[in-house]
Amino acid sequence: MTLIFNEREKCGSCPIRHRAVCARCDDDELARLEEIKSYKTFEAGQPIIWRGDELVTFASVVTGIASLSRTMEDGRTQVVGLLLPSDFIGRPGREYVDFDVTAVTEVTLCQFQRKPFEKLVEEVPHISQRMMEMALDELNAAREWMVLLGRKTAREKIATFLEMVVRRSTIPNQAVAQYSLPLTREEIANFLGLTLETISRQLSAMKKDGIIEFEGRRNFFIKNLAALHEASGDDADGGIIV
Amino acid sequence: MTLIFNEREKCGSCPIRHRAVCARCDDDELARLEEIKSYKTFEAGQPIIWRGDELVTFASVVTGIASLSRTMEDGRTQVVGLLLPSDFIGRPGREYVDFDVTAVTEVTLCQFQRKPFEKLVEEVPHISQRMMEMALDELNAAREWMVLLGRKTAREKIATFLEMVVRRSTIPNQAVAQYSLPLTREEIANFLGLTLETISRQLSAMKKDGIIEFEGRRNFFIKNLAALHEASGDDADGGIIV
DNA sequence: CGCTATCTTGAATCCCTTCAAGTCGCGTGG
DNA sequence: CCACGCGACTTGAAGGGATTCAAGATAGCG
Repeated sequence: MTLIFNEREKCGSCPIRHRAVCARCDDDELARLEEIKSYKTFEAGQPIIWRGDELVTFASVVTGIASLSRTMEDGRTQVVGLLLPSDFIGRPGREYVDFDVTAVTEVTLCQFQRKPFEKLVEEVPHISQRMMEMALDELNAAREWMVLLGRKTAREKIATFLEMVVRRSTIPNQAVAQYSLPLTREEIANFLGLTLETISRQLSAMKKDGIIEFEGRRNFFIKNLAALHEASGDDADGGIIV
Repeated sequence: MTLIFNEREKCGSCPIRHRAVCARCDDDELARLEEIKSYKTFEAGQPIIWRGDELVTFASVVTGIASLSRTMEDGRTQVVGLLLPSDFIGRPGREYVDFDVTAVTEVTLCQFQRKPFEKLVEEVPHISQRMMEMALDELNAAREWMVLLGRKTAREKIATFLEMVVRRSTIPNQAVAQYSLPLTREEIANFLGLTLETISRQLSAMKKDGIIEFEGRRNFFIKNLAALHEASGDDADGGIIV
């Protein structure tokens, strides 16, 4: 189910048209973006940009999932964010890339060359406004995640992660909702600041407790949503918004 | 050494004039800010805004240090950021406050009423540009901190924190540089995702290892900067930028 | 159908926390 | 100016949650 994007695909029919950096643009502004954009696809597992690379392109994720991470010299890795469709890659004003970006699934990007894009950011308030809004949303999400990393137990971390998967899932409310883990156990571990064995053990424990049920390694059902939320450590209506 | 700020203190002589949200403003734009600003001082320990509060004012920290934190229902708290002079408080576009803001030392704020400030953000690109820049800087800092919280050991966390204190210290390079911890052991613990006992033990260990030396409870010297950096787990030139 | 990466489970270990008992430094008041 | 008192800090010992190391199971691919 690889989607094909032509170089001059019209923005009007773009799946992320109303959530990406271009969300507030009018037709004229879209036309200017169309002039400088190009699509590029990465296979699952492929690096997209690496820390220290010179920052030559910005991009929006159109389809697929990418991870933003940092690896220490001795190999310890922390995932600091997941990039979903409509999320932005790159930081205007920086010369170099700060974190590694890796394709988790197959990923299609809508890329912009740096210079012309920065020019647009300066000239088109609808773009800079939307970028600021997105940056502030991500800042909030990062801070919520800091609470998880610094203070939550393994079980709370995993429950929070599962809730996030459920909340972000685009699947509409069905009679029996089935969800799919977007990451391997190891990737989840690197996102939650744990080891893959701990992820596996805690998922088994939650299965034994009747909170979730697995069908294969990736697909799962929520058997007890209240218990899942209870286990997340978040209060009634808070939680990760991302 | 309490500084007195008059209600109509001129921005031109403001200590954070060139780093705060107003950094890029010209004289006309400053004049518009001066119309809607007012100073307010909080004593050490006092809450400034609370999670869930209606967001009625934005502010820049002029002097002092404030903390941004979240406390879970059972009392576990995580500090997600320190607010130093020139840092901004509040999030345009939100109705409610997301994190607790507390005065760590005596704090002076330059406050703006919400509506008129949001209007200025829309109309003055110099403000929105600077705000985006600051938001992106903070996002980067938050992500670096996520690596610390998720993957570093207690010793690495504390070494990184001490390096941050040194880096942010406004003290010019002196023959023998003395620094001061801006936080209590408990506050440091809540910032690093540890307990206050662990902070105390690790500081003692680093003292025994000849890396640092204390004079009283807050003041310290770096005896071996290379060893401190070595202990931080960061590679040569990376680290927290904040 | 078989192979391999991914995952599960077990056992031992360890780092950090928890609980507890002091000690120290600093500001206040005598 | 010094003594006092309390909050902040230090240190110790025990406990526990997560990691590490290791062996096997399973799913999903070719």
